[in-house]
Amino acid sequence: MAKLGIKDIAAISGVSPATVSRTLRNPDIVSEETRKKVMKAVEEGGYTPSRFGANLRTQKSGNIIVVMPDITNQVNAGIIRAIESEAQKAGYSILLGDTQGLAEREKHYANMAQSGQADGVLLFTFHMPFNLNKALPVLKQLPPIVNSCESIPIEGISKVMIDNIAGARTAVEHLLSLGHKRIAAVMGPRDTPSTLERLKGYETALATARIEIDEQLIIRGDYGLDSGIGAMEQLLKLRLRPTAVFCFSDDMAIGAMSVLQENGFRIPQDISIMGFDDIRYARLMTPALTTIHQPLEEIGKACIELLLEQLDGKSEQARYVELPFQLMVRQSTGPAPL
Amino acid sequence: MAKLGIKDIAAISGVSPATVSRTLRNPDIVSEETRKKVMKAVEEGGYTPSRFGANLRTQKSGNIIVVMPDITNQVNAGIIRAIESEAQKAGYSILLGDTQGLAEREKHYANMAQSGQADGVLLFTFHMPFNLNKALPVLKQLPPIVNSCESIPIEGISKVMIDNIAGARTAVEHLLSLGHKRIAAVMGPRDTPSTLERLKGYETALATARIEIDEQLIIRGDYGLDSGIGAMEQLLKLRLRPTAVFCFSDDMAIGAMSVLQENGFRIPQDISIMGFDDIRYARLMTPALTTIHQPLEEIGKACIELLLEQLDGKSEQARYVELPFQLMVRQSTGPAPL
DNA sequence: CTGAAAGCGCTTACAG
DNA sequence: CTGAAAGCGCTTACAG
Repeated sequence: MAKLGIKDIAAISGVSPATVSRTLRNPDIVSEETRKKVMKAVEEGGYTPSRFGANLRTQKSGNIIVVMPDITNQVNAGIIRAIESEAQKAGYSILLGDTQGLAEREKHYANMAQSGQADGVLLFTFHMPFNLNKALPVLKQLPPIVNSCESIPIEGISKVMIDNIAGARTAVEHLLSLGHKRIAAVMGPRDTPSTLERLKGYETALATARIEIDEQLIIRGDYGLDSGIGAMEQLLKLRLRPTAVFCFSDDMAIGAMSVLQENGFRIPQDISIMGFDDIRYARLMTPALTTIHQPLEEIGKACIELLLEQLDGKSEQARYVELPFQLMVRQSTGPAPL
Repeated sequence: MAKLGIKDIAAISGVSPATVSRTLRNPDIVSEETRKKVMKAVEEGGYTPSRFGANLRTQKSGNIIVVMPDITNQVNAGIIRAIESEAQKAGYSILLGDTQGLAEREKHYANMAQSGQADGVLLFTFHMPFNLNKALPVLKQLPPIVNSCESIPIEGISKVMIDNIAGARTAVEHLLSLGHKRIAAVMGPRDTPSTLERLKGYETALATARIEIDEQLIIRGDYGLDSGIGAMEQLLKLRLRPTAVFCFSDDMAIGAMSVLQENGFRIPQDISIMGFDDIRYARLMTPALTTIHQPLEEIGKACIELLLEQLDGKSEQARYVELPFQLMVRQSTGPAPL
């Protein structure tokens, strides 16, 4: 027996296909008697409406594409989980777009909004994957879209962010308050807005404390564990070592901690370590990692909220949502050694 | 200017819509001259074919739904990343189905294969979300589907697994070889096949070593960090403590380690800790975590491979792929204390 | 409250 | 190598 279509259900229940459709999508406008007849046929026949027909007719896929550089990291995984959960409540499904750092993949995923594969885009990367005509307003040229985590340098796009500058500044001020003067920074990937912002926070905090920037103490990383390892090894080779290291991600901080412990340094007595993100493993490190907490679930929720507004046609203009970070003081930071 | 359709491109380039379609999907069967004309119109018009029309016509969505209990954990995240990457190469997109442990969500996602939202299903949960008629062959009643990680207790479904029994047995044998006799087990979620299999491996190893099972040393967990904490706290209260703890996941092992270190126990001198999974953080713990490595990328690749075979109609019967685990001996396990 | 009809945008078997 | 035509399975404006 072949799969049943709406016509079959219509025939079985003695109504028109239109009425079957109404019963399923808009039961209130159908008489109770009709509804019962139709639902009986639907259930007995095990009928599931095909999305192909509905999608073509309504010009909606019911999908949202999430474009991320790497779903494997705890920050992105936490955000996407919240996104998926919220999207589902609103009847949308999530398409995974892991770019693995490739621009071509970014374009590919963004294109899904052109082909109708997705109704909206959640962009966690900082390149603009759509061609914009500068003469026209940005909003009119884009599909429903929300940008988060890495800020695209374009006005007129809805964004969900935390204040990275203030977050990094808070981190460094915490270290300063403990008496540290030689504070290293382990940065994220070159040119990413989040890294540049956190670097700015670092520099601002030092400048305010009238401490000169020492370029040797600023190491390039990529937010990953291994780059934290490499950065710490590099810092340990310095004749004048830092007394504290501010890593722009928890993963790098965890990598840095492992190097220190392997080499017999005590944290925080010899060197303090500070992270950024507050992934779930941070508080379970020994010593527990001091870090800046990012509200992953709230970020995910806010992304969907802003996107749904656009999908529902309720938003006239771009919205900017800033979510609060939080300093989590734990055991990996302590007073500067004398 | 409204979005262009295939008819517009046909009109602009002076051919029929059929020829435009051929040029885009099957350029070889079109003359070079025609191809050039059409491609010019396509590029200048910025034409992207609508998936709505194509999907309805071909009865394919080009999507695969991945049903997982929690994408936030490192094991699942690693697998899904490989899946997405491989799927993309084959022209498929991934729909995220995070069940958050809810059976209703499982059904919801599985249903996507009925509605055409997805062409195939990758199932990482152990409930059968489709109704089966026992009189008919299993394969005929299911959409293209591959089951992995948690084995559904049904014959006739393609699966990608590791040998959990042997993996756990290997873990416990490693501890036995270090002289441990009081070996605790921290299990995963109740009733999950992976937990039952690993428990069996634990029991088999002990039985072979003629060590009696002590029920007090078997603690229920849920694979998560916090349950590792709770389990370790419980074990520490025992009058006769274990000298080694085999956690059925690295996350639980990490939780257990943090409890031990907080309470002044030395790992492995006082108590050895063993994990399962080999997530990326395992080797960076201090001490580095001894564990059983799961080949996440290979699991993801194998899942897509088996599913593609079904999608391409090349598979006559269910296939079973078993991938090798690997014992990673690191510093969290050592000789049993005297 | 319900039905008949049109149409969403493609692809492909058929014919030439 | 190309075109005309049919049709994939729905939804909805229109009419009654």
